Amino acid sequence: MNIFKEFQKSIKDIIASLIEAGKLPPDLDLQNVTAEAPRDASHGDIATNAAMVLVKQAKMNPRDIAALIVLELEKIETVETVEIAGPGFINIRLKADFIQNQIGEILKHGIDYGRSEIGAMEKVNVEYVSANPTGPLHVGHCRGAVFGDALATLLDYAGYDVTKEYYINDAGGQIDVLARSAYLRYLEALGEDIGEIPEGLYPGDYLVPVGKAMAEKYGDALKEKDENEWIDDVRKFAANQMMELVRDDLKTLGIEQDIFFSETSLHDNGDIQAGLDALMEKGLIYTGVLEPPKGKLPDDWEERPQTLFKSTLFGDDVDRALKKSDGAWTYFAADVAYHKNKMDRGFNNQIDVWGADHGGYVKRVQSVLTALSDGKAALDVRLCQMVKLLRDGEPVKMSKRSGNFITLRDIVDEVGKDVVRFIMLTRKNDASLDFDFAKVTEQSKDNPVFYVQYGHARVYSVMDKAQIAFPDIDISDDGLSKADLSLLSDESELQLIKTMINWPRVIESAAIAHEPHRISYYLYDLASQFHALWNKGNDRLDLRFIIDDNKEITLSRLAMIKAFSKIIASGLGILGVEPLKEM
RNA sequence: GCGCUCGUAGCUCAGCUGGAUAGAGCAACGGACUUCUAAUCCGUAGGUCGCAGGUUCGAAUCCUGCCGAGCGCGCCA
Repeated sequence: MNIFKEFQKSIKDIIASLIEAGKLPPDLDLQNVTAEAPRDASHGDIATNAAMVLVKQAKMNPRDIAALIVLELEKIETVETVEIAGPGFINIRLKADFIQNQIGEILKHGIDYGRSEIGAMEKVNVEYVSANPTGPLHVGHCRGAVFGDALATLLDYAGYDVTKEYYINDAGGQIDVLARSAYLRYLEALGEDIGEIPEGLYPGDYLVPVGKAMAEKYGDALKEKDENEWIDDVRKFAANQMMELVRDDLKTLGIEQDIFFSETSLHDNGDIQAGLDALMEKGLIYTGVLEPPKGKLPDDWEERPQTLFKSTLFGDDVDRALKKSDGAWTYFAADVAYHKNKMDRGFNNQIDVWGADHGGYVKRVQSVLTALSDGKAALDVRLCQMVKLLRDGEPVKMSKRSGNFITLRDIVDEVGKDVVRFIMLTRKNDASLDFDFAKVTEQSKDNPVFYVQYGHARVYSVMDKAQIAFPDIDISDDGLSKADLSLLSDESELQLIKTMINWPRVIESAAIAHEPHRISYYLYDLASQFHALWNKGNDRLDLRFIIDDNKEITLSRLAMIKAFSKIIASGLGILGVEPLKEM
């Protein structure tokens, strides 16, 4: 239950009834009326800007409008006090018992407490990773993988019907390179001395087993043949092997996508031509010559007529080519078909997660979707910035030439899935991120992963101790929800509960903004409040969770921290991090 | 030259899509704690939100122009 949303609705209802009663003028636009938790706790629990938003429309003084609304708000059962403050804010303070009783709500719903229905089961497609199947995943893919996966889970939690998808670029020239590289390893597996891997081919060791597998499958059947005789088979074979590798890599991060969509299939079944036709029908295709790019001119520039899409009509800088000058399809043409395909599958809501170096590509793909759907379908592209790998503050050196770059698996093996996932989500996607192997595994307050997980584990350790102090108590969710919650009266306890009540709102805003990092920040904040409360118990014995001679108050506090653990667990669940019961 | 992303405390970053006196964590400074509920705690200081205009009751947030950083810029993928 999102109490802010409920109050927002109540406030709008109140305004509507005031209009009906003739106290406010008709036809007011209530769009911008909000109800949110004020930054400053002294401003109460919920604040609304209603009066200020209406000033201009109603042509009234904000405090007069506020006074009318306050009179009605005061009638609400759960409201303790209402006051007008500052330039016209209305600050609402809730009754303590209402806040305390939310603990019961949380325990009742458990890790589903924050679930929302704002998504209204609308279909959303989240496409992420989509790395070329030419080798194992490396650091660069890692962030997008975690981001996309967490975003998908978040949207699911917020009530969307989510499909997680991977686009396999198995059609381009890089697959030919892969095939040739694999063929070399095949010869090697047959006992030939292949020497140094030539420039321009993939040198990585990961192709050795592919060569062996080919040798097993084909024997020496491909050995004496010309490239054009084996390349189709080898391409397919090697790409499949690489996708297996990719899937395994993703599994180490706990990622399993629903659909793996092959670019080749678009070529094979005519979807690309269909995409072109669809754009043509809208009159958006023409044959023309593009202006040379400003600034540095490519050496081999010459004018060539191409099949172009009028993406400039949708805000792109230049029109984009769908066919190369030799008539072959561009990569973009496949992307037109792919996004059209997603649209045809009912996804008017599409999200692509890309590396920041693809930023220049965003507008043209969005243009396609806007054009084909007449604006009904939208594509949000989330660009993930670089991850800088560090070890004790020093950049980790990577040599790409040897093919021995740092892989996703290397990182997961060293620090573990949970750490990778959490840390990757401690920054906005469009800010670059430092990943320091030394810091992320540190067991201290400075390390957010540890701090949040420790909060969760701490609850379980308290539960164990409580069971020893009071062997007859029922510490199940159900049992604890029967505790006398009115005993949770200390200001810092109420503050913790208020932060917990914010959870549903955090979910919704993070989901709408497509920003899973907000979850990490919230969890850190919540955990630090919990730890602070715990620490208070050092000085003030009466604030400890377990009070040996007071079973009632112990039960109420156990209920509170159990509820806390539920929210941590559900938040970590969205991030894909294990909520540990002991550390 | 153009486009995209960004610019917030000494450092690393949040800032709930326009709200109130801009917040955390490191680092700095000042205290507390010596085994208690292991993996510290409390407090202080630190800011022209890159700069200059504009819109608004109200701007870190929106619009314009500069400055600076990263990425990209006809057929690669």
